[in-house]
Amino acid sequence: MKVSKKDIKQRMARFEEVSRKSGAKLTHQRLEIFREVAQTVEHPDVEKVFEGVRRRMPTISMDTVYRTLWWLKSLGLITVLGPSRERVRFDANLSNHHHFVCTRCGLTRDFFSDELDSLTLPDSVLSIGLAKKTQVEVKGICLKCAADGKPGARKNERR
Amino acid sequence: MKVSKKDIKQRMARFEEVSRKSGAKLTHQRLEIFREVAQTVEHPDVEKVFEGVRRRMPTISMDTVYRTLWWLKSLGLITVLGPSRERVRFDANLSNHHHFVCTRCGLTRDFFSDELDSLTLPDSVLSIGLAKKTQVEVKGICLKCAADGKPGARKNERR
DNA sequence: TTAGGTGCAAATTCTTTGCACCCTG
DNA sequence: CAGGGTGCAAAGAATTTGCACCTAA
Repeated sequence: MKVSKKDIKQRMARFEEVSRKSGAKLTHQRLEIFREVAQTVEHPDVEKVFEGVRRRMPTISMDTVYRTLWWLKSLGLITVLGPSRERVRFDANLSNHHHFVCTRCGLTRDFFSDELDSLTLPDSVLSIGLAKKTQVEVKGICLKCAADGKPGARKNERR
Repeated sequence: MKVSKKDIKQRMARFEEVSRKSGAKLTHQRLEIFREVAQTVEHPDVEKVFEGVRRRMPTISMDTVYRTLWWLKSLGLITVLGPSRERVRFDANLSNHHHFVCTRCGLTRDFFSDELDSLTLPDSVLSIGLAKKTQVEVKGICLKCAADGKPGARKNERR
């Protein structure tokens, strides 16, 4: 499965627009790094992006890839899978439950719902693999952060 | 919000049972490390577990905490939040979608479902925070891994 | 021209490992 | 008492940072 030519074009166009609006420079490196993520459904990690870009641009450096990916994220041009930049966390609650994650402070709380425990997945999942466990992840702002006020650099906040 | 005395007791009992059955030794360290995770709803990271245990057991070392947590996971006594031990992955698909993650090889694929896009969350979420985005995460075995055969040490497989 | 961006190398931070000693069973 | 488990220190990975040079606007 690949991203269609049309979608790639659309994503590249949005990239140019957003990135110009932000006042940043449109460098070759940034263009190629974004293209690398935009043209695949594989959800590459930093290393994969680096390898892919290096094929076209042999002098690219790892730190530029890191910097650029977080910059793309800060512009909302890409998202990050999983607890981005968070440490691994452990959970001794083995019963069915779902997670609320505060995107500001990283707080993670369980919540429960019989309804969410028994979701029906679309047939398209069958062509990917055999589902074992389904969990809902809610991202939002916890009450404490909401009370504390506006966004901004804060302990644990992810770029 | 805390874990009830009753639940903690239950978890500790299960810990003893499973861990004995596995043939491993029940050391003070293991007991205290498991207790640290079992007694909280905070989903602590390695550092937090270490700090907590160190209060009661000042000579505990970080590497024992690491080793023990992965050991607890391998026994199924605790679970790990997010893509455990995986690198951060990036995604240029900004439209609503959900994820299927293969627990064996780490493959991650998007899938789509209008129904899942508009889930109703239980009221209990209101007491945690303001939900911004809800995403379903399905864990399972991808077709390729299922065809390849049995579980076992394999590239990217998580302990 | 010039401020922001890049590459390099070094620094940090996080996690794992080798090994001698210790303690559970 | 034997063998697995622990702590220490050192190694390894992954990621970030300081700085001089480069380049898009």
